[in-house]
Amino acid sequence: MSSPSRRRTEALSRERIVDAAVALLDEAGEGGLTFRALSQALATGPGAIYHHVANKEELLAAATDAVVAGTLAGEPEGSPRDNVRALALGLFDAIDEHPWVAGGLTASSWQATSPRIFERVGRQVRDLGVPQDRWFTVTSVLMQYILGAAAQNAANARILGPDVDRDEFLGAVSTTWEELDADEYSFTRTVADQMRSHDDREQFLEGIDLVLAGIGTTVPGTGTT
Amino acid sequence: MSSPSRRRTEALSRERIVDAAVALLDEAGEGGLTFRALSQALATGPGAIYHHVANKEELLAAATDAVVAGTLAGEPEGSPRDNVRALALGLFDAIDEHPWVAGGLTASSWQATSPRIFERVGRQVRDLGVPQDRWFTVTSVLMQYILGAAAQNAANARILGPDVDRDEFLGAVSTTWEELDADEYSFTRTVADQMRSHDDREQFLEGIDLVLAGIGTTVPGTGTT
DNA sequence: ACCTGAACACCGTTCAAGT
DNA sequence: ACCTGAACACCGTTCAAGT
Repeated sequence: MSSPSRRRTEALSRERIVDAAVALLDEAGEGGLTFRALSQALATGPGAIYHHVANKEELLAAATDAVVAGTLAGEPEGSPRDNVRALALGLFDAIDEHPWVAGGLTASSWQATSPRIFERVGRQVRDLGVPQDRWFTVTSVLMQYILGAAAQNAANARILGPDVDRDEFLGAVSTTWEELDADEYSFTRTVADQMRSHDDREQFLEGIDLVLAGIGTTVPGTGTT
Repeated sequence: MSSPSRRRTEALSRERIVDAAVALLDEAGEGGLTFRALSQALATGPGAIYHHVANKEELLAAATDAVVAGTLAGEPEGSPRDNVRALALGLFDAIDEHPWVAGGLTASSWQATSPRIFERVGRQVRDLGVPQDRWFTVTSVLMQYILGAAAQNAANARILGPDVDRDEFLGAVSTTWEELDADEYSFTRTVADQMRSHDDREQFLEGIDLVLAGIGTTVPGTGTT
């Protein structure tokens, strides 16, 4: 606006590229992120992108980091338990909304994004009263459950797609389970109706509570209260 | 041997293709599975594979299933807790040895492989004395932790590669953590030395025990004994 | 029915050439 | 310094043609 020379297109920048990548990933999924599609969205050539980003892997990592960083904004204000739940649910919802983030996280684990999450979770573990020599392990386990469960949920969401009805899908899976071999899959058949009526978000929170309860048993005084 | 007509090459079959795919994936990683490389290993043309396998996704799912089915062979004979630990460790080791299995599992979740694992885990959950109306949730949570933690471990193994020294790598990550911003990463800095000396397998088992302890709190009588 | 392998429509990435 | 876009070396998948 102020300078007429950049009236038509903003100069290319890492930030603009990452934003466009996020938009593309949201629209078309992990397979939709292409240097050709991206350069078209940015009205430039495929080669131009390499001036701001080393390669596709780094671009996916940057897009993932942008989404995760957004969910971690703001200081937590509740009890450690409530903060863990809020943190976990924030990540769960972000990965549910942007399923490609799950793949981005496992692809770039020990990079920038994971320490960000680790720090947030770890502070709550510390405030939970976990003894210091168990901080690393407990934080790792909690983070593994959060990201693992969210990733598996995202995988299901990807199969579903945005146009398939969820109830219909769960019903179909449930029916498949009921028709499994009676001897080989006796347990799975028994819980087929529980799977039909379950809620992913609720189940995720129950999982968090279960892990927290497990932590509580090693920290007498921070139990299920 | 018996019939001279198949002296040179065994006829192509789904089983031979899947076996060759597993070998290729083990050698060259997820990116190494190529219809050209695969057809070369099988001394045939790329098009021939499509007579036995629908596409690459199905092939990866079949390869994943082959590996997982192998780890689930044999009936468990110990206490439910021991069986869960053995089951979890078997999957952890298999995914550690074949890191591409992690990707294959999230790609083909509600297909053949997941019910197989679910059933095995679920039977132990049942034998643990968990009330029936919680079977689905508890089994799902346990399975999510097992696969999630194993997948994240595999991601690290992939970064490491077979030629990088593990201690050196952990030392480097630990040093990076120690040099993080003191305010923003106070927790992470504190546990940097714990991360340097940790053992992945041991930490995984501690996670299993923690989840089991959490389950125990909801099943009085199946506690930490 | 099964296999062949060229061909199609894509990829990520590079690099001479331009501004 | 940044951008262009053709070119390279790949992909998964298809399909006429063979046996």
